[in-house]
Amino acid sequence: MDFVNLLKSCDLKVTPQRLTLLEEIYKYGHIDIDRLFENIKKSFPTISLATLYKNINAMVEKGLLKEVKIVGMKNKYEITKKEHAHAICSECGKVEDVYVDADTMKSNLETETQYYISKTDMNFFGVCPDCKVS
Amino acid sequence: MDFVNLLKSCDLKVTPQRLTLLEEIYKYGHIDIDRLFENIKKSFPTISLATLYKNINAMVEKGLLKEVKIVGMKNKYEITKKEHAHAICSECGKVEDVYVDADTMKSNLETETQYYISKTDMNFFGVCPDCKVS
DNA sequence: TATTAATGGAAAAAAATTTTCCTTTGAGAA
DNA sequence: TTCTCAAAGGAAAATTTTTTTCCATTAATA
Repeated sequence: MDFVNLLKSCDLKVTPQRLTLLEEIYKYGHIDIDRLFENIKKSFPTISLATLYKNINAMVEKGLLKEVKIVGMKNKYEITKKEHAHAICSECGKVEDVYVDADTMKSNLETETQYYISKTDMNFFGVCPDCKVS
Repeated sequence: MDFVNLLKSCDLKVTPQRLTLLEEIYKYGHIDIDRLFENIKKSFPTISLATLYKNINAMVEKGLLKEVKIVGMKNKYEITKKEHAHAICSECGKVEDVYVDADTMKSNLETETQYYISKTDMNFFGVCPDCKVS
């Protein structure tokens, strides 16, 4: 992943802290502020939570990151990619990207409600294959 | 709506504050803590935010209320009812309940991912009929 | 390499939520 | 109906979360 150019394309300066932040988010897929802070401190012991918040907010504003809100969890962040849904395991807490076809549902809804729908946000809660067996 | 028995069935004492809280949530459909606080203060000028939080948390725990998380908004609360999705107007901020058929999507997902899906959470963002015209 | 605007970091401030502690009240028992 | 007591309300304080401020540092470019 070319985070350097990702930042540049968003008019955000490329700093080591920001690169590490993006690498961590990328590595975890979805991560919350606290874990992000713990992990980045390994590389930058003096980084402050304020810096994290400032960076995350800037990146969310630029559309580089997305806030993922899941009932029962602290907000997580992910790198913006193709629209997708989330599968969340109620047992182990895992959050995974899943790709579903929402087009039919979307157009049905548009017909029924007269809304114009531009974006969806879908979470599926359940039990993942790993937790099902054990 | 019989909020008295709703509270009783959840082993929560029936108090005037709680009844007003439920009436307000019911009236608005979806409401956040701040507006709830403002509105309840009209009937109970001395009520404190702490009481609201305590009650809401208790009711969420009992399953009587549900937390509604929407990107870009403060958490809202709704009275638990049949599973449904939300249509959110990006122009006026309105949040509406909509009923979609998620069964096909759910079972496709189960087949593909081997998850067992028990619950879905779907938000559709767009422009409502009122905002489309103006 | 020099210049400048943006960033990082420490601390403080603000906002959001929870806890504590004591008084009051609702609900069942007598 | 009155009594009893656990639960709820309210004020204040404490915690937690997030944002702002201010200044030193650094990235980008000229």
